[in-house]
Amino acid sequence: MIAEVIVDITNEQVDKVFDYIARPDTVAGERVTVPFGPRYITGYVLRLKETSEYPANLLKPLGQPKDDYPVLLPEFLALNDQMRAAFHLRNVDCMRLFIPTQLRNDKAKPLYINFIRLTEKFDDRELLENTRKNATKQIELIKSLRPDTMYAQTELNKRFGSANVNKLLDLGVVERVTTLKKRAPKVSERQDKIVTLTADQQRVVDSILNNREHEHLIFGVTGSGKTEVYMHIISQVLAEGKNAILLVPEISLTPQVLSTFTARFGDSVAILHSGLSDGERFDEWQRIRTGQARIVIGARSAIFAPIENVGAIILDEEHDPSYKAESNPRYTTHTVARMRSEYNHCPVIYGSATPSLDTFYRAKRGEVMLHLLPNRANAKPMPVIDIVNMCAEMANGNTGIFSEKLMTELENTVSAGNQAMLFINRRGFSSYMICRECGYVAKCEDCDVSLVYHKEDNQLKCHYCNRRYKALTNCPKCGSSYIRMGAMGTQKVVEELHERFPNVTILRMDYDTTKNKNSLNDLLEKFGKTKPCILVGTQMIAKGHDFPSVTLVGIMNADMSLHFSDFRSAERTYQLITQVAGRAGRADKEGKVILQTYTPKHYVYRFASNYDYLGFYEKEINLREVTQFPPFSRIIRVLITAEDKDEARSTTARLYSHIQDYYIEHRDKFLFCEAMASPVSRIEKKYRYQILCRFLLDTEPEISNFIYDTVSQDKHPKSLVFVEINPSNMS
DNA sequence: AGCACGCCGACT
DNA sequence: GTCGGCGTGCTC
Repeated sequence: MIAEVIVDITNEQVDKVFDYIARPDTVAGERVTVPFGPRYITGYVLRLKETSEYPANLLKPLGQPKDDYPVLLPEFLALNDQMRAAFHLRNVDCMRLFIPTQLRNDKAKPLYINFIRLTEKFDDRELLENTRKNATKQIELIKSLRPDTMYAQTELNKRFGSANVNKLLDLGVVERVTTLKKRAPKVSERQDKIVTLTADQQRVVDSILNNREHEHLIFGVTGSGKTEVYMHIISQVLAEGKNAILLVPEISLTPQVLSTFTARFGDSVAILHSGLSDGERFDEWQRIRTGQARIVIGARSAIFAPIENVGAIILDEEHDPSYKAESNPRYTTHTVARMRSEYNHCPVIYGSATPSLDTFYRAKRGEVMLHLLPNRANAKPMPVIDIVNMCAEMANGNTGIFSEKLMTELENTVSAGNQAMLFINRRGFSSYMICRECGYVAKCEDCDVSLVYHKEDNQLKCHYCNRRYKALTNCPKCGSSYIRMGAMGTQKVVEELHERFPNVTILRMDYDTTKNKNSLNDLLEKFGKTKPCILVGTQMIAKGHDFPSVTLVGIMNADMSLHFSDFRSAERTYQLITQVAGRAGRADKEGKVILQTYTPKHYVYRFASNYDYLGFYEKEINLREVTQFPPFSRIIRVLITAEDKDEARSTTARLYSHIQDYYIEHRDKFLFCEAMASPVSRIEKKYRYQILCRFLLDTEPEISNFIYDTVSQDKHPKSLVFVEINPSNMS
């Protein structure tokens, strides 16, 4: 027998199948040592076959397997082929997505962990005899321990000091139990609180369970109880002996969300997210692989959970950009989910209050079944969104960053002892030019995207066609000279708030203040306890967190993401507003939203303030169709980076000349094709150039295949070249 | 990715 | 004369 092997080396030249003489016990999916040239390396057995094309006398024998089980499920061997075709990935990159790094690095040793518990004979008398009266920490420690309960020693060491723990061990008050490391015993008791579904929810559950071989979109307003629907579907699937995968955006993996699921499903839940250490991740991976865990909850990469017999795959907050892997290996989670669902004959379920245009468009075309949850479970109305025209504020002499209205509402909120959140849009920090008098924003005449100001050459540029314009000194619409760059940071807002509310706690939450692993949770905890309080933050405050005392949400600069030069900017802005607004007035208190903008008449605000997704969708999809942007076309970006400027330029020129030959021959199929410097021309010492193409879908996949082939055939040793499809981050 | 093979400069 | 620089090319 011959074994087809993928070698664990990241290089274009060895990204192919190598044939080896199989051992009699070789199985597909095993990780194996193979002789490769003059040395031994790791490989993965893709499949077995009878004969090889390769000269028999040159074939080498397969080495020993590295594990006592095949690390790749049969499903993943199939998925490898599909993903390679769909995303042009290399074999190795797929393999590395499928198995935890811990395994790859051969660091997957079983880990032992020490637990501490009270000894059986222990009673209070002994405590008094054996510990000194002033050993307060030790007494405190003993008092905190309940009988017949195990506590992780590292935890106790942290809380009471290892010296005290050791002392009690010596005294025989407590004893140490060493176990093979599994997850720390879960605290949550399983409480099968069966929630009765509303008629709407029940209808959705039934419809999905009756149409298993379909994709489904649950379009439900904020608070309509999508989670409850997910849980019922998962329960049913589990009862049938199948397993389930639930994906959520990284930021939504808060303890709150997790406890909801562990409370319902107990130990059969496994969690995969970036906060886990390699060791923890590996443990969870093993629990899933061995069938101890039957529900996988995790961020994007959890779609690769090693679980068989999948009965449902759910993508919550389907519109979230984090479902698209933007750095190599690049893939779209929706597509992978679809591949896995086809293999398992199970439904894929997308859920969102603001579905992505792509998914809703597919639903409208009947490719995805659409389910509506139009009512909030608690029957409370959504908070009122008040649009404040910042140009009018200007005209009235208020040149600050807070409108009169927002100040008044902030004062009311604070004096009522409630909380406020101020949302600052960080995107679009690469500034656009805006007229503060009339709200005019410079746009490209050819592309319908906002121009971006480039300080270095004092020009406005279109990031889609590279057309250049002179920087504005006066507004072409109203003649005003109040032209400025849009940019506002959390720090500035916090400073001004401190001046105006010297006695109120003001917290700041952005990338800088949440860099550390625990600082995010600390901040949230502090905010939860402090009243009154104002929380100023970026994207992060928009999602997931429930704070019942928040009665006011301010959106400081809604325009920022709107004028970002991205064809999805309106879509993003709509989603963001809806999400942020959902933070106001969760429990028994009425909420209010103040939205500050320089372009109050923009259709995004009109639809968002009425929570009219359907209206927004119709408007936006028409625009995309007329302007021929996705989903009616495809954009491909080839990004070329190199430390040496000439190197980057020459690689770009070489690639572009190949693509241009094709372009000239097939000009009718292209909407656009040009090479240019990247919007951010230098990142981390590397110069960046790009080739942008846009073309209609009926030419697919020829054009994208041609571009992928061109890039992989060209030798560009000192440049890095990436191909991106419909990129959303164009920096 | 590694490692060998291979063809030109300064060293005991 | 040889040690060693890293360009080029191959790995079932």
